[in-house]
Amino acid sequence: MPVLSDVARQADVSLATASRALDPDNDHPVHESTRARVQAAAQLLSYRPNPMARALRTRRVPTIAIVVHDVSDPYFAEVVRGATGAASARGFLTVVCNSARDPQTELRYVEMLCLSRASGVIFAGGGLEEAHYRRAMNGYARSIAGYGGALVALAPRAERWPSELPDNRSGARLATEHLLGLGHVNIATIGGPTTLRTSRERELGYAEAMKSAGLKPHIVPADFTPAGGARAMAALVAGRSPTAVFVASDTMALGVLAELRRRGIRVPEDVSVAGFDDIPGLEFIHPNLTTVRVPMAELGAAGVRRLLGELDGEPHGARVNLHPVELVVRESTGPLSRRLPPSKRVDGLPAEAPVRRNHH
Amino acid sequence: MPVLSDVARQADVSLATASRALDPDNDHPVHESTRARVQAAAQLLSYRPNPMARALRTRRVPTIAIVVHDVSDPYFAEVVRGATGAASARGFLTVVCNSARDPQTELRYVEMLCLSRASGVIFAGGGLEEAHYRRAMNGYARSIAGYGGALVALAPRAERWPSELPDNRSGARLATEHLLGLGHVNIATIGGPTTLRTSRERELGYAEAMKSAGLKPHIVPADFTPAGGARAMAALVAGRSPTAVFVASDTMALGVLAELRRRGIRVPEDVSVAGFDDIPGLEFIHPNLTTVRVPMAELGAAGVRRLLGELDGEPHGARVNLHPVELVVRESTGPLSRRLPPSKRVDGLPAEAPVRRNHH
DNA sequence: ATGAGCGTGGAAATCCTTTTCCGTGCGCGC
DNA sequence: GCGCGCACGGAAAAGGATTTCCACGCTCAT
Repeated sequence: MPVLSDVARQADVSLATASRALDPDNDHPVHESTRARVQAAAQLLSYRPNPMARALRTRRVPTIAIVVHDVSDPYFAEVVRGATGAASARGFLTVVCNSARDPQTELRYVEMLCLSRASGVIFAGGGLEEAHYRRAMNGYARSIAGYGGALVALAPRAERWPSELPDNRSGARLATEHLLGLGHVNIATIGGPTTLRTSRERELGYAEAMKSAGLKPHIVPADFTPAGGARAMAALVAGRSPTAVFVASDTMALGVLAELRRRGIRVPEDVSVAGFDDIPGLEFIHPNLTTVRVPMAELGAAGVRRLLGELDGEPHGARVNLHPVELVVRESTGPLSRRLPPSKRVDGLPAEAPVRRNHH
Repeated sequence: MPVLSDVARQADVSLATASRALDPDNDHPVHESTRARVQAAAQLLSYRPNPMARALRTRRVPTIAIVVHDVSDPYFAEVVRGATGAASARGFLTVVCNSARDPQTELRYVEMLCLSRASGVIFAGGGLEEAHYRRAMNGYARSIAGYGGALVALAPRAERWPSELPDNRSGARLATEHLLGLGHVNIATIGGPTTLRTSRERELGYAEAMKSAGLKPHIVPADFTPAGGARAMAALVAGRSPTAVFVASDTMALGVLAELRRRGIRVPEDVSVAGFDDIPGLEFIHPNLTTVRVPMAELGAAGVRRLLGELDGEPHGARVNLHPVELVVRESTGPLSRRLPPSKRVDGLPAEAPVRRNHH
């Protein structure tokens, strides 16, 4: 593989000149004819600069990292897809770090990233709430800023970092209002882990909508997994069974739907279910889930654009960009129907004609 | 941040000695007391070697790449999860490259990896069949081997690389035999893209089982996406509708199930469906899919272990390790039942009692 | 007693690019 | 005509670890 000195020799210039001629945003003047000669030489030898040598000098490697809670979660998978696409289009490689929601693991990753001088780190998931974690993370953040790297958050965090966030609160309000509009009054929400700000924002949107309608919110926390969603739904059914549920993530909604089917409770005839995120593949499950579309891939792409912007001198600091979300109504939500409570319902009995009590 | 020379000064030795004392597999002798002194100094200063400087010298960076067709596909997401876990446990970062099944994109990624001297590349998906792609890829492979990197394949390819593969053929045979055992004779398969060797292996297993039972195979190709599966199923129903379908991937099976439901064809009463892979979340869809479990995460982990093995002197060359797969029977397959053909069936009519014609 | 051999550790080269610092030659103003 | 500044290009340092070569001192064999 040719190195810069080969190019310099071929073009009959010094290393310095060769380097300058090849670097478009070097401000040192180089005569046009010389530049052309060098470029021709580079072309001829099909020279490609060695990223490691360059990294050693510029103090950072052209890779950006994205840390997620779980790559297997379709939400994060989509974000990663968006981010890798945008990064590779700009000549950056993307390393993905799977924290498995464990503070230790996440910290270990960030340390490795710090050490290897990644250009930036994108946090796709929310921050964990733990004193040690918070302190250590702040240290790494300073250290990354120290060598000219940048950080971006794609989910709300305590740390004031540049952020590209989905409009969780509006989305939750939208979904809840949709349920209210269908005549439901007994609406519960299955939220995410209480330690995550994302959960809190979505709960807040739900609570706002309920309050506006003069209704009492009913929040049951879960953990953003299908199994967690199923458990929460089971608890809900065991108690004062709601006629509609706003589930704070589609991943959980999958479990909710499965649990309801297991119990012979029909969706949407007996209970309406609305999700959040619009993960891919929803059109292939039954019933097609009504949900709030979050532009996941776009969020990932926006994250790398923002990161690259911060990197070369457009530092907008802690500014947060809110990405709009959108309600997409499918089959899992329907008008409130007067019916027997599920526990007393005779299996297979068709639901009575729905009664419309539109609140809008 | 402390550098090696700080440690050397602290321990009062030269750089060379410091480096040697800190590197456990350096064969140059260092007196035990000196080594202890250096290690103490490193500890004291909490010294961490700079990966970039090290990479410049050793000609490769401690990151391994994994190229997948689509991170959002649960199959690949799982493989990535397994690989990142194993890699980070050994101090390696993992970059993921999303080829989107495009030869150009994949080639561009591999070139970047080559240039940045990644320690190794794991190909999670099969190779594309295209003259230019094949030729270019071979060039990169040689170049990677040239600087001491390694390659590993996690899906069958034309290139003879070290491989960790799922036992596709046995799996397909298992699934088909399960269907035969339930009394089905009119069994079709929905395969993957014909250009992928994975598809061909799974088709082969299916065809073998059919042949052993004296039956004629019926193969319809699709593209490993839910939409593709749905289209293929639609075509199947339009033709000589089978009573059982072996779908060569769970991702496609999702689409198949959706299409059958759309048409009011019940699973498994009217048609049995078996998938392949056992992607996570199957227990939350209805009906729970009978499938062949591929140890996806383990495959990813085995890939990095193999890669690391090849890297430091356990080169087993092109040896292929086959990972066993396992049939997991759930709800989507059932015994053949005499029934009206779906098109003439009256909706809601319960199926007749199943007739057992076990072939085993 | 001397040279071979071994255990130990240091100096310096190497990996390759970027960037600082300096020098040359030319044009222009006074 | 002299000096000043500017445009251009080169030499060399820097970045931080690894590794090659060499040297030193000691033991053991001849």
